[in-house]
Amino acid sequence: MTEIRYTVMPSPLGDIAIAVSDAGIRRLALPTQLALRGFSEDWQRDDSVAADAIQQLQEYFAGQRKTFDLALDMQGTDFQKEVWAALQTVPFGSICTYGDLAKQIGRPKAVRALGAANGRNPVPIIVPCHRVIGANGKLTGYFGGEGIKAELLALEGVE
Amino acid sequence: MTEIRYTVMPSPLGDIAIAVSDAGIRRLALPTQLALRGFSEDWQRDDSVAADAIQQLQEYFAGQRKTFDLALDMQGTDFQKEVWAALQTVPFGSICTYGDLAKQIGRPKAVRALGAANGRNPVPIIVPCHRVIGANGKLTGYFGGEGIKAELLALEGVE
DNA sequence: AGGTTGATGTCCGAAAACGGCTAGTTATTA
DNA sequence: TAATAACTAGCCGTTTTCGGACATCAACCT
Repeated sequence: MTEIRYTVMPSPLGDIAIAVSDAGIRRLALPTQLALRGFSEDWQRDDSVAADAIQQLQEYFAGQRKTFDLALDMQGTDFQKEVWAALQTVPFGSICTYGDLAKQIGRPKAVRALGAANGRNPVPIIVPCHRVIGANGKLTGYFGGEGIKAELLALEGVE
Repeated sequence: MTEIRYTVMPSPLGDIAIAVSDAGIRRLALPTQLALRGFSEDWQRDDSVAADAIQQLQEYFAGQRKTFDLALDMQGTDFQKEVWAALQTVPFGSICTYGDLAKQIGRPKAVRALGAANGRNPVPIIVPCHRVIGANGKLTGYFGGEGIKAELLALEGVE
């Protein structure tokens, strides 16, 4: 078990917290989640950490970056990892539906399960769960609040 | 999480395995349990380890030692730790019932729970769960087999 | 004597509930 | 009439809940 450290960075959306292990980014918390799950409980703050992630996120918010190149260390079940991997194939500025992704991982009927896995994405923004919307065109939810989901999509030029 | 290493020693009962962490003895497996739980899965063999425990056990089996003086690192719930601590107050050569111990830890009615906790003792012999028997005088069980429980008690001079 | 019952902490398996869904059917509107 | 909204019933991985089974024993009944 490696030590987990985290730091906090400002952003247009508010303060964002980033937690890392030896292997990579373990979790990223949006403003609305800051006080939740783990942060400042077992984990300790260390602002010397995740400098590359902060850099890339700043570029992303400035509109100067479309893809991330960072080591991730996401924890989850096999199914969740599969879903999160599929998420990373959705490119900047484009969107897809939960059903599309379900087909992509070869389980066209596991749509709701996929939605649940999506909602547990431990590293939002970098793993772009905000690019998945309902088949009817509605956003349908985001743990950071739908407002933030909309802001992210607007930033990427999606209407 | 500290690395776990284990070694194996011969005894009159058969081969005994001892696993240790930085903090002390984590687990001791009797012959019947050797292949079980954890041994040789995540843990790795290292025969340079637990020399003091081996020494003391040899003296015990030779009838030359009545108490152990070793660092233990037993993992369990609060209740279990309480039970295991109580176990260590039962001296060599004497026995008590499950009910006696339940009273001793201040929960006279948690007799079955105590039995279950007893059965999960990760360091038998050194923590003398074999000295606890049923109120009716029967041995009532031992994870290493009742035969071994009987042998241990015989070694300690209990009839 | 022999059988039944209740109290207790933990584990384990089974079953049920719960989602960031969807496609299909019916009701409601202009 | 045609677009929209409001229900419905399947779908499936995960989480939560629940019910036994245990290294027991005293008290109470037959």
